[in-house]
Amino acid sequence: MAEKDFFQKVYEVVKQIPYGKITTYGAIAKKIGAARSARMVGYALNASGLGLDVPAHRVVNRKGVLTGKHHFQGTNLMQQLLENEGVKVKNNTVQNFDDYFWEP
DNA sequence: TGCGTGACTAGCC
DNA sequence: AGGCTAGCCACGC
Repeated sequence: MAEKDFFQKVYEVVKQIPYGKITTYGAIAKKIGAARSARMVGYALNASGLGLDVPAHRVVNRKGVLTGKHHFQGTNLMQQLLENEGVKVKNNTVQNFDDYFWEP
């Protein structure tokens, strides 16, 4: 249908995140028209890891903390991916978060 | 059909 | 300043 599902909207936005950049759940939620539903954004990403090309590792919470890293394969895969893109991550938290922050 | 849960955020005590 | 509760919406059982 013309209107995409909530999850699909999240995927579309996340897929638009450029290399070496990250964003927050709230920013995505607001972009898709659900600023109060940041939770759903994370929930959608959880389902996106099934096989979609959604770089969920580029999505962090408002503090820049890798809240969802626990849901990734292994234990530090999310951090490894971010560091691989040039993003400094320490203690599950993105350093210079404001500098890497990308808004849709 | 209804309750509980969850990768969040913001406000109140 | 720090910790906790409340609000939000969709999915699972």
